[in-house]
Amino acid sequence: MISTRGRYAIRVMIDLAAHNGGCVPLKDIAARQGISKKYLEIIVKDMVAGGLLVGVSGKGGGYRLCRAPEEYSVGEIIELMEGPLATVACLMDGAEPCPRAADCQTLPLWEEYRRLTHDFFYGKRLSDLIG
Amino acid sequence: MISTRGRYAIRVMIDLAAHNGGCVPLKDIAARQGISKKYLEIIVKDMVAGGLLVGVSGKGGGYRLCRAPEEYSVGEIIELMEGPLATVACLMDGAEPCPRAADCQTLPLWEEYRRLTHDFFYGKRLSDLIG
DNA sequence: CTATTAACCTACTATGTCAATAGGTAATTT
DNA sequence: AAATTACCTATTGACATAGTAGGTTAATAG
Repeated sequence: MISTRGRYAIRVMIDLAAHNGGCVPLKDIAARQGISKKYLEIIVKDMVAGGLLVGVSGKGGGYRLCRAPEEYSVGEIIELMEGPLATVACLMDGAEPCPRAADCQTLPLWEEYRRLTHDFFYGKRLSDLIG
Repeated sequence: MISTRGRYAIRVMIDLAAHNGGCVPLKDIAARQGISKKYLEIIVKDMVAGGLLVGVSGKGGGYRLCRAPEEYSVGEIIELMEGPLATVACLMDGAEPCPRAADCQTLPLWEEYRRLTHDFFYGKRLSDLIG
């Protein structure tokens, strides 16, 4: 289940995309979206660290996209905020390989589902969510 | 992300399907699958309550499927154990409708993903996981 | 009838995540 | 200098996850 971190992040991206290129203060985004500004700060901080946005301090500052909306996939936003799009623990990157993997009868199911999910979200672009 | 409740439940179902129709004690399933028997008890209890299995007490007892493997969809097993296959809170049954739903620009994305997930898991049958 | 097997039941716990809140500091512009 | 805004650390309450512990009931084999 996708949590508020990922969902709010996408809404911030859409909000920024609507104000094309300009700096938008978080206060305005929070008000428009009806989300706690303090909570958004945490989320947006990670978005900056992850290279989705840039932040500009001081009067007239705010946040803005650093690419065109077509250049963002929804999948990369979700994975940055929520971690890998893995449906089960044994498919996580860096997880210790399950000793039963070789003859696990459920693993192919989870792999197929992961592929489906991955393709779905990486196929969607931020620009697809606008208008 | 699908938790052990759903994953273990599916493994129990597969294990039972392999021992066709006969009663299988939980102890044996736990040993074969390498899962704590005590923890499985909790899971299996809900599976009985949800109509996936029947339990037979006493010597020679155990659990068995109450339908043919083709008659179980993976989706119903998962939804019984994990709750509705909803990707976001605002799509849960019984959730108070979001006041922003009417012009939410992300809702169609979540609905499409839910449909994809639902169709995938309800299209899979228990019998598809065997062999 | 008794011992054994196995399901069934209630309760508890450690750990972690989620969704925030609180209060401050640093940077930039007017 | 004042105002605005991003940026930072820490804490909290509620809840879910993945179990553990110990007991009771039901049914069968000998």
